[in-house]
Amino acid sequence: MIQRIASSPTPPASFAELGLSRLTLAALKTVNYRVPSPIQAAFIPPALEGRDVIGQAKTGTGKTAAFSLPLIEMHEPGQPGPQAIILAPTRELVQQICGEFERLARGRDLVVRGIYGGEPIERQLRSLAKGVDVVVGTPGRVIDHLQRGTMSLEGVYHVVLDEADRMLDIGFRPDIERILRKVPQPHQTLLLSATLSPEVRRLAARYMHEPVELNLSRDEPSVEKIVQKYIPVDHNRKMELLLHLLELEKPRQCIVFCRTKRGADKLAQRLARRYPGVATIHGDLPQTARNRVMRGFRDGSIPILVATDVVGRGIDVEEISHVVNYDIPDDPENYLHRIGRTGRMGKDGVAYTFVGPDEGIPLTNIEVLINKTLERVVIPGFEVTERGVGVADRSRGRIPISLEGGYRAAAPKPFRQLFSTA
DNA sequence: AAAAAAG
Repeated sequence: MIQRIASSPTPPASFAELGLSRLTLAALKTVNYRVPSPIQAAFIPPALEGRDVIGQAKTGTGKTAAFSLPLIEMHEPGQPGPQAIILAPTRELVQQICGEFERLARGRDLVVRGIYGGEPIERQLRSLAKGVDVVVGTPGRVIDHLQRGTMSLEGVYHVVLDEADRMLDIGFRPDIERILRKVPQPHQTLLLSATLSPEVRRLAARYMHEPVELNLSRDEPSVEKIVQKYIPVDHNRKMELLLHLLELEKPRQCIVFCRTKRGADKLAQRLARRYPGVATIHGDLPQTARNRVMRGFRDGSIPILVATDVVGRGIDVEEISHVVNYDIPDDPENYLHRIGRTGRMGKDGVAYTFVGPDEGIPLTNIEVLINKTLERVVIPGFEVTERGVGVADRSRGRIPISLEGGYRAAAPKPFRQLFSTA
C-alpha cells in the first residue's frame, strides 16, 4: 500500500511541533529558520518515523533542510563508517548540500564529507580514514571509492537521492543501482525533486518500501512569484536581444542558460566585452575554475553567469533576480529547474525564454508541463520580420493545458507554428 | 543530441 498525502491540512507553526530535539531547534535558530516550509512540515515527520518518503515540492522551498534535519536527528554517534549517503547530480550541488547540512548539524558530533570528482582523491582518503558520518557525493567518485575499498557502505541506513528524477534517468541509473546494491537491507530511502512524473514515481517505488508520497506542487508546478515570459526572436539576433534585455532589466544577478558548453563559452566571451563581470561555468572547466566562479557568483562579484545545465538544478543563490533561457531547454523539466534558480524562499524573480521560429513545440511542451501559458513579449526593435507573425494556436485557444498533473505524457503534444519563416 | 558524472 502506498500512502498518498497531498498536503498537510494545518501546517505546523513551528519546528518544535515536528518532533525535533532542542539541539536541532537551537541550530535552526542560529541559521534564522523560523517556521517550517510546507515540504519541511510534510516531509520531516514520516522521515523521522523511519518511513521511505518521496517528496515533490517546488523549487526553492527548502527540500535540503527537509531531508537533512531528520538525518541529523536520527544520527547515532559513535558508530564507525557513514550512516547516511546523499547523492546529487553535480559537484556544485554536493558542495552546497554539505554546507547546509553542516550549518544544521552545528553543535553535534557529526562529520559530513563531500565525495566528488575534480578534487584530489588523497584529501578524501584521509577524511574517510579519519571517519565520516554522512557522505554527500556524486555517483562517479563514490563508485571510485567503493572500487578502491576506501569507503564502505556497510553501516549505511539512510539513502537520499536529491534531484531524484535526474538520478534515476538513464544517464545515472546504472551508477545509482550499483551504489544501492552496496547498501545493506533494510534501509531508509528518501527521494526529492521539484519534478517527479508518475513514470519516475513508479520506477522509484521499486527501490522503496511502502513509501509515503508527498506532492506539494500538483496543480501549479512552477513558483508563483516567478514572472515567466518568452520573446520570439530570430536565432541570429539573440545576442543583440540579450544586450538590450540586460540594459532594460538591470538584473541584480542573473544566469544565462545555454544549450552547449561551447555556446556558453562563446556567449560569455562576447558578453564580457561590455560586461566585465561576466563569467561562465560548465563541465569542461577544471574544478578549480568551477569553484572560483561559484564563489564569485555567491559573493556577488560576478553579476552575470553564462552557464550550461550544470547549474540548472538545485543551486541556491538568493540574489538571482533574473534567469534568461538564451537557448530554450530541450527537456521541459529542465525549464522548471532553470527558472527555479530565482524566486527562492518567497522572493520574486523574472524568467525570460528566447524562442526561435522553429521552437514552438518545445515552448508548448513547457507550457503543458507547468500548466500555464508564458506571456509573449516583443521588444521594440526586435519584432520578428517575417510575414505571418503571430501565435496562431494560442489566439485560437487550442493549447491543451491539463489540469490533472500537467505532465507531458498525459497530455497530447500539439503542433504549434510560432511564426512563419516563409 | 547535449549535459552531467571517474580520470
